[in-house]
Amino acid sequence: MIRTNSELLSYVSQIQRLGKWGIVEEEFGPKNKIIEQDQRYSQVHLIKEGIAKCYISDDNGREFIQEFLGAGMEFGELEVFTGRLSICAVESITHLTVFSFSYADFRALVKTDARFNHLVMKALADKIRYKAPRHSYQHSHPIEDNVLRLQELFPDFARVISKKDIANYIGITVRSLNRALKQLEGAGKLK
Amino acid sequence: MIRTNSELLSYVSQIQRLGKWGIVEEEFGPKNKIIEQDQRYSQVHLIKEGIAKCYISDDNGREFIQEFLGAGMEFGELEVFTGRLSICAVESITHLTVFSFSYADFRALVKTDARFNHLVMKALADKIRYKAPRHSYQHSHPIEDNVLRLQELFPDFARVISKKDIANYIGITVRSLNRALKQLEGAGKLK
DNA sequence: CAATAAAAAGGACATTTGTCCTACCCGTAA
DNA sequence: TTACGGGTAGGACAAATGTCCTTTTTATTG
Repeated sequence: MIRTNSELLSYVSQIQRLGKWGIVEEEFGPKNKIIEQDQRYSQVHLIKEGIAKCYISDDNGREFIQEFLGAGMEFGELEVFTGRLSICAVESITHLTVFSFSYADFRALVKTDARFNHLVMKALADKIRYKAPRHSYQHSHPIEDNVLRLQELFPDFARVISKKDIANYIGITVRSLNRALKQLEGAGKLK
Repeated sequence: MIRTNSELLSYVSQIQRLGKWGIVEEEFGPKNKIIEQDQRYSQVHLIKEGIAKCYISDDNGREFIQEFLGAGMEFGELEVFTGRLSICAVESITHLTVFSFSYADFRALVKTDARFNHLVMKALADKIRYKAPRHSYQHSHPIEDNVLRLQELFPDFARVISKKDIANYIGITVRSLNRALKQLEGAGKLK
C-alpha cells in the first residue's frame, strides 16, 4: 500500500554523499503541499524518510489518491521526460525528508550513469505494473474486500492514514468506508 | 483513447531496416491472444499497424481494459525491467503487424542506443501520465460524461470496438453503457 | 442456404453507493 | 473557558449501477 524502493534510495544516497551533483536534502512538516497539480517545476524529488500522498483532484473537488509514497519513491520525475505539466499533487503526510535534484542534474545522471538510468527505468515500470492490478481489483471487488486487502498489506493503516485518505485511495466516500468497517467488525474479520 | 507513439515507431522502423538487430516483423489476425496474463515471455513487441487491447482479467472473469494500443505502442516491455510475470493480456482487435525484439536485443538497445533509451523511458512515463487522469475521471464522473468523452477522442469508436470492450474500458457493464447511450440519444447529444 | 453463435438492446428488480444531515469528540486558538 | 474546525460515526433517503433474463439483430461457418 505504501510503496518503497530501497535499491533506488541507497543508490541515490550514495551518489549524494559523493557530492559531485547538486543533490540537496530538504525537510517538510506534515500536511505540506510539495507539488501542485498542473504546474511546471524544475526539480525531481526522492523520499529519504516519511510518507506522502500523491493525488489527483478533479473538477468536483474530489481527490483520488494514486499512491502513498514511502522511502525511495520518486516524484516529479515524469515531467522530465514528458515535458508537460504535473498531473498529480504531492503532499506530505508525516514529516518528510527528501533528496531534490534539478532537472539538469537528473537528466545528466540518467544520461551518464548506467546504473541510475536502469533504476529509474525500473521505477517507472514498477509504477505501471503496480497501478493496473490495483485499479482492476478495486473496480471488481466489493468495498469490504478492498478494506481487508489493505489490512493485510499494512496492518495498522488506520493509525497512520486518515479515513478520508483511505477512502480516496480506494476511490469511495468516507461514508461507504465506515459502512464496510462496521460490516467487517460485525463479522469479526477486523482487528 | 487509442494510444499511439509515432516517434518511437519511426525510430524502430529505422533501426529495423538497418538489419543490425534481430527485429522481426510478425502478423496476427483479429482476436488473436498474443500475450496471456501471468506468464513469462522473452519478447518485446511494438505495433507497426493495427489495434490491440491490453487488459487484466480478474478472478470473477471480468476484463478491465487498460489501454487500446495503436501504432508505435510497445507491450511486453515492462517485464524486461521488472523480471516478473506479465500483468496484462494483449489481444489483437484488428489485423496486426508488429515488430518483435528478443529481450536480449531490447536490453542491448536500451543500453547502447541513447535515443532508443530515451524514447523507451518517455513511453513509460507517458503510460503513467495517461492512466492516472483517466481512472480519476472515470471514477468521479457519470457514465454519460465518459461516453461523450470517448466520442470526442475517437468519433467513430463504436464502429471499430465492440460494446463489450468499450464497457470494459470504462469499467462498467454493457447494460449500463446501453442505458447511457439511450440517454444521450434522447438528449440529442450523440451521433 | 440453413444453422448456430455472438453481439446488441432493453425490461424488471435488487443492491450498492453516494448525498445530505446531525451528532459527538478532541485539540487548539482567541 | 469558550468557540471553532477537523476528524469520526452513522441515519435516512435517492440515485446509479449491476444482475438476470428475454428478444432481436448481425456475423460466421459448415
